[in-house]
Amino acid sequence: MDGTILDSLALNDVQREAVAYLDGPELVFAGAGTGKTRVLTAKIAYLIDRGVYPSRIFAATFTNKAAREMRERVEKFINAPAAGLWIGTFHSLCCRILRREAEAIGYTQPFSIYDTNDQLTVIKRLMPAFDLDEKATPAKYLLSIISSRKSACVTPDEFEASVSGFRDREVAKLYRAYQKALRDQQAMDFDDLISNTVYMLRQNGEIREKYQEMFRWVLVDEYQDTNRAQFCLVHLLSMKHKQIFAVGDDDQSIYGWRGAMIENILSFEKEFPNTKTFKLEQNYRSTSAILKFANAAIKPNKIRARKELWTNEPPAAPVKINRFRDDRQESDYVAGECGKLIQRMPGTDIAVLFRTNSQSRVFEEAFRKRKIPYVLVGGTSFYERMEIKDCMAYLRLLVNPKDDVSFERIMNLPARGLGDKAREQLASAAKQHGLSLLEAVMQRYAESMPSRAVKGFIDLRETFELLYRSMEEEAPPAQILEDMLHHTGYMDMLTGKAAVSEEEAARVENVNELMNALSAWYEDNAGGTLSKFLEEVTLAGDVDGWNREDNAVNFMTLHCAKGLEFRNVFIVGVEDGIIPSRQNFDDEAKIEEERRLLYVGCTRAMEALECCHADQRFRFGSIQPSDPSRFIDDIPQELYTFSNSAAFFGSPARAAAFGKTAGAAPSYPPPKRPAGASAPTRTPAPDAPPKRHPPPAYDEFSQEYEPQYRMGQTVTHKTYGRGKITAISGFGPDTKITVLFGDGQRRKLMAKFAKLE
DNA sequence: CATGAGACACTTTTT
DNA sequence: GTGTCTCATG
Repeated sequence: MDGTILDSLALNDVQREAVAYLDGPELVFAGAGTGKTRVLTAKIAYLIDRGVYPSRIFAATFTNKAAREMRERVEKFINAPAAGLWIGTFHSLCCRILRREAEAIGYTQPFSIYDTNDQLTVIKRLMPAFDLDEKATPAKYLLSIISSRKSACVTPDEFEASVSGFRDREVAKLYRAYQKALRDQQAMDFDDLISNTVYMLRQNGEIREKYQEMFRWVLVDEYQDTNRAQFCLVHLLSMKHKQIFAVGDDDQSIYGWRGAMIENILSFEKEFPNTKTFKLEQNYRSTSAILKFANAAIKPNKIRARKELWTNEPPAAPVKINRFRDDRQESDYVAGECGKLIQRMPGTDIAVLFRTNSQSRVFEEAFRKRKIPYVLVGGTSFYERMEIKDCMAYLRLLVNPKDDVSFERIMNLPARGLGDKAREQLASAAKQHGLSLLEAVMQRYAESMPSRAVKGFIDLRETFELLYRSMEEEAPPAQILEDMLHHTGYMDMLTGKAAVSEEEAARVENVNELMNALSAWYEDNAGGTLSKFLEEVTLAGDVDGWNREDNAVNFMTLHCAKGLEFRNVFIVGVEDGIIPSRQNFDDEAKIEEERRLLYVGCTRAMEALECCHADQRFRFGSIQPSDPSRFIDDIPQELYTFSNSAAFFGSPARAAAFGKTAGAAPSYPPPKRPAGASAPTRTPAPDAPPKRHPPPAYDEFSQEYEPQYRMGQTVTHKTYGRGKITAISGFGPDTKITVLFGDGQRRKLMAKFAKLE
């Protein structure tokens, strides 16, 4: 009986042992590609099969995507819906607990969740009162201190007690004021979701008892990325049954900058007595050439548990390191290679990984030029667009009238004649009566003021009265949003302009899309509330909306790529100052994290891996010289082949500088280091497929939508006249071009509508 | 008070 | 090159 489900899970020996172990705390070191997710999901399935109620299992991940995938896989294993299973991100699970117990910690039911922007708004408002000047101490910097304290579960009092300098004490006071402001506004930021749960469990014995009893099993994914607060949480929750199961890989800890403590995984055995530890070291993902390269890349790190991945796979193609003259040539090369690759495999199997989002730009241009489809994962997401945030602010305010941040955002949107002065007057009236800004408006405290703004405040109040009525009648959320857009005149504001620019057209489209998303969500989530929708949207990461598109190459940051795999991977910009980032030069621990980041990138590759670097690149608005990453120095040369394109396509002057002519590239590593004789290989790829016709679907596409624009081109628009193209973004039907017209106006246009000549 | 132009600073990664 | 903030103008 016992063995049946274990047999059906297709596990190797170590995996199987790890899944079947049930006698207390358990830590599984699971290297990249060793079946970490499989073990975690198998464990859950096994527990359920053994009779543990799904509702008594608490399984925390770091992304919604991982949680969703895991749930699906569990359900497949047990062949039934895992109803009641507590699986989700730390943030969403804590949110769920806090929503249930809100009163216990003095929050009324629907609290708002503040994202980073909201946090900054709050801090900027508070700063003047503490004599903090944005120029001397940027709000961003203050927020980072506060956030790091919060993610370590250090209260304002504890923080103040621990610092000595005058400025630090001011920061501590600001931290306290910030927490009070959030509370007044019935809001929590991301850090609060975790830390407030911890504080609540610590302080309230009854609630603690309840959840400790309830969660017989606590499982944690990516344990190496947990911060102090998350550690405290799972420690508390598992204290009663002592059945905690953590999987992770210290070599993939890449979130130290937001509080993750690699020590958590390295000291797990100390924190949880009688821990049984397993190590998964057989890699099923990559060829042995890739794995050896990755192992060598991570080896110099000192802070790590000892392990070495191995594989039964043959070496296959060697890893390549490519040197280029500049970022243009780098992107051109990658685009060309991807062009060849997508003729024999779907674009989804290919990824271009970079350290910073800003690196994507050149690649977008290169791919567009060659008409190779791509998807950019991450970047500015739909919900970060201005018009969407405006709509969301209205909705948030309807759910939580104390949400002053949202109020300030929409107070004068569309223009109601309410400016800074009106806001200040309102704020003091609200303060006097102990009300939030919206509450003060609704109770007409703003209407007796001797001010021109009164009209605006009346308008605002009437708008919200109407919306509240819709709420009471339990109109579907999409309807409420539509009412809002109509009553406030927000939609008119978007469409009403005399000359509707294409940018504004896109905004209208986005707002409509939000409405669709809202009603679709409402259909999928019977009985869902507006507040729940807002929560899901706020807690969704940018990978979450990503669907692999059949024929598009994936662009993403190295951070985004964690947990994913691709047959072909290009890591670009492997240069000092990028990987490792210049900002981390001074700190060895941070350098190690950068090295892990490179390691994460390398271990995404299944069949082929290429790392690229360029001698110079366009950064910071100018061309800057760049050296290959120091991490490359650590990798023995026999583990890769080197190709130097800088010398082949470089200027004659540059070629002369290396004392070489085309065909005989300089030795590698390049001049700054002692020459190690290597035999550079050109990138010919004898195994490359014969060139076939270009991807057909895309050609049609481009003919229809993309009449070949290039930077600097002079174009003529029906109404705006002649102008020069200054920027191109997007792709295919989404192509947008920015044109500087004769009247000095810069306009962003959708290429498919613009009809330019 | 709204609007626009221009200065300004900032680019590391994100739940 | 880009988004944000400030200041002058209507």
